[in-house]
Amino acid sequence: MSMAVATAAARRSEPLPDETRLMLRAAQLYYRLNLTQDQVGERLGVSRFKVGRLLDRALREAAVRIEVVHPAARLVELEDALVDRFGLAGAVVVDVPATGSVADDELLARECVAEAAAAHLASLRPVGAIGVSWGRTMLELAAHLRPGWTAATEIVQLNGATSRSAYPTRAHEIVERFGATTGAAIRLMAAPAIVGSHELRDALEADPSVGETLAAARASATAVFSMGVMGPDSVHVASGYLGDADLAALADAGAVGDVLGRFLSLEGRIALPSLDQRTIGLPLGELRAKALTVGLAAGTGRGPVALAALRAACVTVLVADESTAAWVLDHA
Amino acid sequence: MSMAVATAAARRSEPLPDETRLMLRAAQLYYRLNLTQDQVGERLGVSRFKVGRLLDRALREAAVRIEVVHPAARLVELEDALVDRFGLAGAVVVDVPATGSVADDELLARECVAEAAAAHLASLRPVGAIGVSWGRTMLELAAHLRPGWTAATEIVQLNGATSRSAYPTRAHEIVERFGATTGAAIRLMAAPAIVGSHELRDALEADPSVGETLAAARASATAVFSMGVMGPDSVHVASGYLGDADLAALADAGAVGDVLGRFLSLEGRIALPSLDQRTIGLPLGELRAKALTVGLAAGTGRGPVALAALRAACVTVLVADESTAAWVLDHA
DNA sequence: GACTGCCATGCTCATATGTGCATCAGCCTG
DNA sequence: CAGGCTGATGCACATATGAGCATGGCAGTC
Repeated sequence: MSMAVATAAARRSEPLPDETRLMLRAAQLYYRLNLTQDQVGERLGVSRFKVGRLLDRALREAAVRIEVVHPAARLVELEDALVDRFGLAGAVVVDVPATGSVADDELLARECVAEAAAAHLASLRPVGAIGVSWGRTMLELAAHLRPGWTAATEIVQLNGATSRSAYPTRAHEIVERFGATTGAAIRLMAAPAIVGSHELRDALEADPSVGETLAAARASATAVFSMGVMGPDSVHVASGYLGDADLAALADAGAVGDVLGRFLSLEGRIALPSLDQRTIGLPLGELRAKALTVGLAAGTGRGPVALAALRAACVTVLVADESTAAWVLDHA
Repeated sequence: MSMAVATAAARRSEPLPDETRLMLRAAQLYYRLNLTQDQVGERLGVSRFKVGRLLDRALREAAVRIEVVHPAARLVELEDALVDRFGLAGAVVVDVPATGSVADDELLARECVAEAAAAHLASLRPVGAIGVSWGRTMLELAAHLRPGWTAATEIVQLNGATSRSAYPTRAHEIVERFGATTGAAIRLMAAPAIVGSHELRDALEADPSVGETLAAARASATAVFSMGVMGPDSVHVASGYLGDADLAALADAGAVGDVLGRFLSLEGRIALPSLDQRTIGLPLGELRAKALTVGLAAGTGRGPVALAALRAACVTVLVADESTAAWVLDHA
């Protein structure tokens, strides 16, 4: 019953605004009783347009969840093979139906993996402090967390993320939702992911504004993160952390992708130490030391990073789609 | 990981028909990638009408679940009070937002309670044999069960239900969904809920067709059931088990509602022993003996039955809406 | 082989919903 | 206080969806 206590406590502290109450009532009336937006508007005394917008917001804020229950979702053979091969504490491999379009496959894989990860995390019930990273897959995961899925004390952002480009990292949204669903306090890392020099990195990490979060990140027993690919559609490129020169250097060094902004070679080693020293956040070695580390790999081309992360021994539970899992097992 | 094994095993035995695969792909494309039904049809090579029907089926079969996450859903104070007052193992009290219409309130209460019950059951993870009853609330509960929510060996119907009227009890649907989501075998009770005579009841219960299920019902450590009100909209009246004479006699005897077809007085005693002896299924005493009994009470007017059931000591975990819980605590 | 009832399909048309745009209130700024 | 900015509202219209009905294949029956 601790779950109920936690969510209730979290709630009591801020007694939810009228607008949100309205949104939830609208959602109930529309989705549960399937009234039309018109009818809902009549009941609540607002225009149908407003109802539409309320429902929109409910969907975006994940107050309404639409979920496809896929009876054949998990591929136990691959899960077992991964656990055996890499000595994992667990693995979740989901079957992602093909959509016919590459971009959509990517999206769908992210959704399916995120959903499975949310469910698996809930079954693991990590307590205490939980460290999280950011990125598209993490955002999706956050959206799939259910209120009260576990009772944590603190959610800590594991690596820097303040974007320098128009493309936002939305790291705070992710951390906030983890916090809101668990009743935990949150701790953001107010720093870029990658800076220009080793010295600046050290100075920032030494400053309390970043350093305290970093210390909390070190202290957390659990970490949840996604794996990024390298290349023009990488989140780090889109967010402006990596320029062409960095990308070229990484490619030369054999980097295949990143974990918490740390770019790895296929063998699971830091690909470019000079870049690593300009990266703000929990270092790979600290990640390896944690009791529970859940890594998500979703979408085409994630095979190599997943393998690298496994070889780097910084993942104890892998959540991946079928093609990624298959690639890893084929190339291990 | 036993959950994955169970669902996978359940799947492997019947490799899901093409039509169902199609339905799931359509649901993915429509709900997850929000394509229009037209676009989905184009991708899958079927007409938009067919897509509409596939989605319809997906919704009805609960392959797509639309859920309103209500951040203020649980009322912990009431839960604690119920646990203390009646010595329960647990209680779940959900806040049901008012809709403005009495009939809709009823519907919504059923939905909210069923959803909360499904979530709570999953967190309890009952194993072995699970006995279940039937009724509108149970049907709703069954629809909210997620594949792999627990790993049971057997799902047993606890009381008779073959309908004699046009209004179907849908007991088999309920039991089947419990079975399908847990990978368990199912055992139906092929008998009416209430028959005309004590002797016929005994004869039916002695017959292997009913007796074996009844023995399994006795043997199960867990029971899940809903509480019914007495009156013209009772499921037993709608299904044709109770006529006007029976209703009048029950009213005279002070019956307030039923648990597994056993009508109780407000004090928690069998209201009308002569009727009880014509009722097929697990008797109240056997229910009391179980380790875990989860009782659902949803909707207006359920207060009295809920109190009766609590006094009868046949509930260890109560799941109810706020008004029911409040009524019970006011009148205890 | 003709008949018949059944079910899946696709159609038309009414309805429900989303989008872009004009409007307007509130609020900061000079 | 004028001006202008921002965010919320409602509208007209284009589009998407659902309901009822006609069609046509198909299996079972005589």
